[in-house]
Amino acid sequence: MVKRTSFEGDGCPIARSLEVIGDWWSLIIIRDAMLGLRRFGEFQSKLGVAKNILSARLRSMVDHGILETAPASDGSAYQDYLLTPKGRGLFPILVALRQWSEEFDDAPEEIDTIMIDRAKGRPVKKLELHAEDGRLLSLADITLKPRPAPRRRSAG
Amino acid sequence: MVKRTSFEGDGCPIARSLEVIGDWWSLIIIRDAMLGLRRFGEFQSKLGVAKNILSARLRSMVDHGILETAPASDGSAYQDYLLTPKGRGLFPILVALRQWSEEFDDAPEEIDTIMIDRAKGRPVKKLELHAEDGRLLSLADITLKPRPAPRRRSAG
DNA sequence: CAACATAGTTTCATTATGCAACCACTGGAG
DNA sequence: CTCCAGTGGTTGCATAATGAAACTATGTTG
Repeated sequence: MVKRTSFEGDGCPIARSLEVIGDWWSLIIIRDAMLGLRRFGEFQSKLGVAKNILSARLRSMVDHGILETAPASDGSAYQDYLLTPKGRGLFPILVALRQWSEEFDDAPEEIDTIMIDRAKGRPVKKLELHAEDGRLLSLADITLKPRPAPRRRSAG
Repeated sequence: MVKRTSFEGDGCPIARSLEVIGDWWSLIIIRDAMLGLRRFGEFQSKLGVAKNILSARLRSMVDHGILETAPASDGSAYQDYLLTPKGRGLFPILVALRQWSEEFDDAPEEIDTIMIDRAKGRPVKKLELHAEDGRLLSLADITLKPRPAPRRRSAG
């Protein structure tokens, strides 16, 4: 086979996530879904993505439980694409992508929006990774270990 | 043009990040660089990626300041690919991808590693987004606003 | 029902990716 | 220095993913 390498079945959770949302458009679509877009045409006109690509991505994300279809909120017979809890769970990934650009982009003056805390109207802090005891952790502070075998209730 | 849509010049920082590391292999390579891989052949044999693809990705990431080349640490005349601070800044993105899989993966029993706090050997907490005043924030608590014009020192 | 909008699918061209073969350079043995 | 295996690529070709536009089907408006 000469098809694109699949990360499916890989035990690495990063690879497993990228297998689902690691393509060119999915996260962009999710970003706009989080901004409130829900109709096929809204995504299509805002993003300028080809309709066949949009159709394929929406279907894939519905299949993966990231989006779900629902009767259109405007009462028409068309459908909305809404984020599921699994889809909303992508929020930290989008925040991390945003903050990386904010911190390291070569042309930060081209960034046109900032993310603010709705209640106070102030910029948010950087995402933080903490230990169970609350210590702030960075790359050097973590390591990987094999996943412990899950406890079995019965089947002994 | 029929080439792949570029997000270059887009003002959205998420799109800007994806423009750089949103392809099929970059984040996987970065993941392994964070695990300590540094030589072309190490990436090639561990990932099984085609050498032309690996070559193109490494070059792109060096061009973007995510990786840098250095004389090989083993004294040979070959070179190492090392993470720059900008590259290490991708760490939260990888953590977010990992945690999304850990929380929502349809087959979590296939995940083979967990990330632990090196000091205590305990799993880390979920990434958290906080307001300036420390409140924990979720998707519903944030909004976007136009980036304020940067202050000018002179040129008046 | 006519006319138009929405939400796709199909077709075809182009780009990206994958694999294999090839090439250049390194480092060691003789 | 020559021979040769290993490293680090590049090149060429096949296939898969993507993009633009045309086409289809259904919904909506009047």
